[in-house]
Amino acid sequence: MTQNRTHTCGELRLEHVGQQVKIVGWMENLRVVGSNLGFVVVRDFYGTTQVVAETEEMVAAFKAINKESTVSVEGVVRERASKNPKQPTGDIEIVPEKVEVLGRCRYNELPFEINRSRDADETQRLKYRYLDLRNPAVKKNIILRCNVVSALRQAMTEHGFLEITTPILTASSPEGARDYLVPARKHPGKFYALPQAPQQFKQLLMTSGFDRYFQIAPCFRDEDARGDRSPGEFYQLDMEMAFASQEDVFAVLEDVLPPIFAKYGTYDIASSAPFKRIPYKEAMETYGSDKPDLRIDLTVQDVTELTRGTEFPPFADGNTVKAIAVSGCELTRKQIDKLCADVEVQSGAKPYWTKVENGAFVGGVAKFLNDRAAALIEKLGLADGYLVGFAAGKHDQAVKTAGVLRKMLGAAVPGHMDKERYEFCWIVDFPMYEIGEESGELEFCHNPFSMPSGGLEILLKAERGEIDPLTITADQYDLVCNGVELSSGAVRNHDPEIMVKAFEMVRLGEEDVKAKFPAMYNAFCYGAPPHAGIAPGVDRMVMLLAGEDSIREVIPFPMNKNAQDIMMGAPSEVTQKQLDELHIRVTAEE
RNA sequence: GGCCGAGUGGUUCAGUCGGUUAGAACGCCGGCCUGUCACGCCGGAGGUCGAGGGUUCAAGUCCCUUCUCGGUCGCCA
Repeated sequence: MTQNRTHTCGELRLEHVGQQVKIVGWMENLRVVGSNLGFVVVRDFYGTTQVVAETEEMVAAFKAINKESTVSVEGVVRERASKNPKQPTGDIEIVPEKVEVLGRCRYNELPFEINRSRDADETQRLKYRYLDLRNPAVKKNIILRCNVVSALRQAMTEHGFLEITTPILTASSPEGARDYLVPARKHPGKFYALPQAPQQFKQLLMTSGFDRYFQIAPCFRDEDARGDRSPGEFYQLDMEMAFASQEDVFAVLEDVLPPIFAKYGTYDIASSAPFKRIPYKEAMETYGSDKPDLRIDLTVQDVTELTRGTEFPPFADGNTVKAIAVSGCELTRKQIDKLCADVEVQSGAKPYWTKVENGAFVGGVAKFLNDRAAALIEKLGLADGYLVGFAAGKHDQAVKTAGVLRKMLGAAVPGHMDKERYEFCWIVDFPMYEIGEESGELEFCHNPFSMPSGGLEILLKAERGEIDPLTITADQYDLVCNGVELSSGAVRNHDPEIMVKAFEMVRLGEEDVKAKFPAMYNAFCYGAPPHAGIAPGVDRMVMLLAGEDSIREVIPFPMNKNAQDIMMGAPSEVTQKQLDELHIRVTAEE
């Protein structure tokens, strides 16, 4: 077959007029305007080109081809009699001499129309993802992803990082998310696990003397999906630096990310270095979230003292009450109720509100508050036209509700959110320990790899009872952009002595450290460099850059919410022979 | 696992208080059309209303059960 093209469907212009050309692509559309006039749109990766059929035979020939068949068209480029300024190739068309079907589309009806696939049912889209991806509007996110990954690689390499791949088949790790397990044929009853992250490997690389490591790393976690969290697998820009501090890690990402966000993002403004640093505790109190959207200018204030003694049960003693003051609010009663209902869905608790008119509260919970209007107005800096949102309940719930309320109000009330930008911040000083909800005892708050701020000394102080272990923070940090948690990272605990001590705080010991992280613990006993790292989520970054709300829009072949690949039929049953070889017996009931 | 929403021709949706033959747009098929570009005009085919049960003279519509999908919470060191 002679399908070598001379040009792509996106490149022909007036300058090519008169040339003999050959294009190949998918027959996107046929517009028949008369018995011997018709217009064919041929689409390839690069664009579309119009082919004009001017004879009865040619019109009939195209009518016989189902749309979305692949074709080759040979002919001469001509200036159009009526140009289309909306299309890059709208000045020209091809007068075909030879048309060949390269791959016949056997169906004259498709599961959805290619150019409107984004409106189709998502299950249909995922089942026919190869058709969905023909839609340029869908394809563009995958191209964006490719460009972003390429730019990240280049930037990391320029910063002296080596890309090193780490094993996909590894050992199950005792902490964190559920592992995906792979049965080991040669070792009956034993399993590999797919890595939740290359965490231990990258720390071992540091111990081996690689100074700066990175990897676009596939990570596997068997946890439930979310709009911004793909089930099963995802990618991280995983990085680690030896002899490095928190500031060294910050400096690299503050240098690498903003130019890429500004260049490839929906918005062309990104925070410049240094990003704002917000202690965890302050973030929770001021924004009601450890991933605040800094594009919103609203803040949360504590009004527990001022609302004490009201008749309103949610403001009762023992509860915390948070308030958010929003100027210039013209939302209707109905809109406010809708917003409050949305907040309740996301936060699990109902928010309350009132408005300020003529120096007094009107509407919502106004009647419970007007006996202390003056104090609240002063504290919150209120004036006429303000809406005040309240979140009340046990401290953590009130904080969380306030955080969701802040986000919703910022988006809903004009003038409080400068949307067209990427606003980064670091959340720092995470607590090292917390009281476990189930155990009621001290537990690691995040991960046990992090270095406690103050090192061995602070742990010894806590052990001697001189300080509350709950006040110990870790050299751990999150990178947040526009309310999306992009990444967690930390200065690692590279000292076996401090590691054991950190574990002793939660009633574990050296044996536990050895048992849980044998390679890392042993390696650190041979002289490890202080090191720090981070791992921003690639899928989430691309999602932010593409301006998408669903992570599935930036993944070439996404799974559905239930971790199924509808197109491939995964997961699937396997043959008894396979199971026998793996020494596996399935006990699941039908 | 909890809560919320959705499921109606190939696709996206409408369907009132339960009441006649379940509508529309796009797509598909046929016809007309010599400059279309979301082409236009005329005609046509295409539906177990997710499944099962119930209430009723009568169910797409009301009730119960169940399945599927999405959102959200739990979960995600």
